[in-house]
Amino acid sequence: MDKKAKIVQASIEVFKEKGIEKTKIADIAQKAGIAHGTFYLYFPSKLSVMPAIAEQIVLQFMNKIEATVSIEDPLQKQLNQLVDAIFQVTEEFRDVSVLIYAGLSTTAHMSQWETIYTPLYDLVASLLETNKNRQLVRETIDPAHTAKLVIGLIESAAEQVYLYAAYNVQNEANQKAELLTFLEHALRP
Amino acid sequence: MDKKAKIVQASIEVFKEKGIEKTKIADIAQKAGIAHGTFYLYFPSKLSVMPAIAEQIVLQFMNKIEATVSIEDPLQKQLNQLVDAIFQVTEEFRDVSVLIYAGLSTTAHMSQWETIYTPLYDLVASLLETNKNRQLVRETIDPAHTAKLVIGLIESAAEQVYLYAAYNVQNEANQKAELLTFLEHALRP
Amino acid sequence: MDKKAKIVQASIEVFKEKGIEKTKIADIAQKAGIAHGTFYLYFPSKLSVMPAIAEQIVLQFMNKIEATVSIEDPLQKQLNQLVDAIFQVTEEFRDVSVLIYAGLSTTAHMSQWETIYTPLYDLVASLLETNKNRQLVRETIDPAHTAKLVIGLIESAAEQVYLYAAYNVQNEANQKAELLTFLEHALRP
Amino acid sequence: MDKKAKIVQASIEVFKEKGIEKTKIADIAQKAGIAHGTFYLYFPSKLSVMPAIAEQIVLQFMNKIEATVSIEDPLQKQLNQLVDAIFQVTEEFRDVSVLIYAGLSTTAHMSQWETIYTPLYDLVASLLETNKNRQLVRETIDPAHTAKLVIGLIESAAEQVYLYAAYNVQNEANQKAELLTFLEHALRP
DNA sequence: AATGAATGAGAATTCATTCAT
DNA sequence: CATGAATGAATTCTCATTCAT
Repeated sequence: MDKKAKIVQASIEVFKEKGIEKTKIADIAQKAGIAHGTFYLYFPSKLSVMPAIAEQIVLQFMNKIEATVSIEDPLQKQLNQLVDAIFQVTEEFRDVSVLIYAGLSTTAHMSQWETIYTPLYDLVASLLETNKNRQLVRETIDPAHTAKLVIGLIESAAEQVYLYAAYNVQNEANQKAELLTFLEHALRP
Repeated sequence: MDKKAKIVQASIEVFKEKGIEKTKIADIAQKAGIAHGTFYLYFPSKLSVMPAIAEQIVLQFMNKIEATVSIEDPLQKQLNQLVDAIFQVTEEFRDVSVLIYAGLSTTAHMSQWETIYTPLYDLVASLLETNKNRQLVRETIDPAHTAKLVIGLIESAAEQVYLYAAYNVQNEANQKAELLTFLEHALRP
Repeated sequence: MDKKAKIVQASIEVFKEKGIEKTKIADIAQKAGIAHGTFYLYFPSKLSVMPAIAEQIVLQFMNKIEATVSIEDPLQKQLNQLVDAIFQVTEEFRDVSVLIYAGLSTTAHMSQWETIYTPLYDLVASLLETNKNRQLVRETIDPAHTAKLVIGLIESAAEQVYLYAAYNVQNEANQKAELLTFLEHALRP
Repeated sequence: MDKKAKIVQASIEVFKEKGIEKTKIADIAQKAGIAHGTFYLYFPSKLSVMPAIAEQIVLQFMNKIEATVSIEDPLQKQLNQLVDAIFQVTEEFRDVSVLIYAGLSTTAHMSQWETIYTPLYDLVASLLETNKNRQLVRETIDPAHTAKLVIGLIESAAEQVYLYAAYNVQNEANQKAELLTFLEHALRP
């Protein structure tokens, strides 16, 4: 792992532990096993690491989706797998994912958000497109826009389960079931 | 307006202007027309104002929804008004709303999120319930869970339009239209 | 107990608990059961309470000495009782007595020290005087100066035992025994 | 001189000038010719410099004693020189020495006191031991305990002269004379 | 490229003190 | 006399950033 990757990894860990506000460059450097000054050779500031972290998370989303969602399956199963993928990654990165919003929002990095999410949007849009061609989803959808709605919907549902409320197995199951029905009705022809 | 409310109001304004990171307690105090020290009589830190701000925003959501959404209207119109309400408030608070995530996430305030949103969830759940009784939405929905999904969906769509991408009128219109269709299909019987 | 006495008492307790540096006027006021502002009706500052506290301690010394030292006893017994008296009070006020030095020294109250100790010096000087007249102590002593030496010697010995070292029963006994022999040799004819 | 020593030296000077209470970290840093922040690389707080200062003073005591007290001299002369040494150093550090009590007492540094004084106690104990072997002091003394008594006695006498009362040449001479006679009687065979 | 001691601007926070009630 | 909310001057302390090695 090169130093840049080490820094990104260390940042994720320290942000998880302490939160962004309380994290010092020194903490990141120490966790990464480098000197303070070295940090600046790779990133100009604490928050500038955020986009790299966000990319990591989006990459995780994509890997998981590509690994589990099969275009050959019936719509319901695909949606099930898509939801599972996003729920799993959100759970894994529960501590950082919200920080990402913070990190990107408190600076001028806001615009990078769209760029970072684009590959994920594209991936889901293409899934929708294919399903649309196979007439598994209604003809009236616009894959690009609907992809964003679908991802936003699933992410927010996952965040409600894993971040904003005390975790509860039953609640997770109910929320997921309701979400799936909701999605199916929204998309099916 | 008592001093606590004044501080909350001033915080919203200053956060909008400068962002959280750049905001000094001194700025808030000045805007609120009080001395630095007085701030600490009401809040222990900058971030501890966040939950109060979040409550304000949720209150705005509720006021707007109650003012515009009429249970007497057909579903499509109700959804249209609900979406408009949430889009409008999100736009108005575009600069603070994401910062709220930051503020609530960096501290131990996470759990307050659910509490703060509860009245809004309840309001929308009750709307769904009534429509369900009138058979305007499908019988299979669970109003409580679906309310969360609906709010999460609309909020995330609004954030995508107003926060994460360069604002674009056409895009806003398309996203809204697609969102409405999506919602109608998801909810209708 | 009037309010002034209450404040002095409260100050002693708070200084014991927190030390001078960390004690706020607010702490003293709270412990005394009065409002912040009321403190200022009786004392102009935190440190100005010090002389009153010092007077308290000196009063304790005098009471104990007067209660236990009998001029009728042989010198050895008198010294024994004098040492015990000073050791006891020093132990009781172990936490404040050093703070007194601090409190009196950090301000312009230094000169009050002599005044506060004068009655104690006088008391011991008069003891020495009487013993000198009875030829129990050597004729060459000057009661006034020797009183100061005696008190300084016993106090410093007591402080070494109770304040500056980990307390140890055996050590206390040895130090006292050595001190008594030392004093006897220094004073006897 | 390394930076730590520079800070200790600067602290002594500034404390002498202004007293502890009125001394700002900034003052010490400036006198030491370093930046504010650098201070914190060496000491966590203003008071934590105290033990290092106390060590300095004890070192001065020892240097002065070793330079002036000759074991070859008769007891009276040795005591004279010992008293002079301690009086001189106490006078020189009159403004800091009492502050040291304050500094060490307000914190958890109390126990360090014994450690810091140990070399001085040992030095005087060894002087007593030698004199005892030469039968210049009475056989019944315990050098270790008596060393503490002797130092405590001389120090307190010096403090009475230089710190707690208005300085007065005649008084100083009388006190010293009385002290010497007192010591001789206490120690001689 | 890497280091980490030194810097010092800048902010948070405290708390003695006031004064209208 | 007593109160305690409000004040804001004053200081501590932090930590991003630099730069000589």
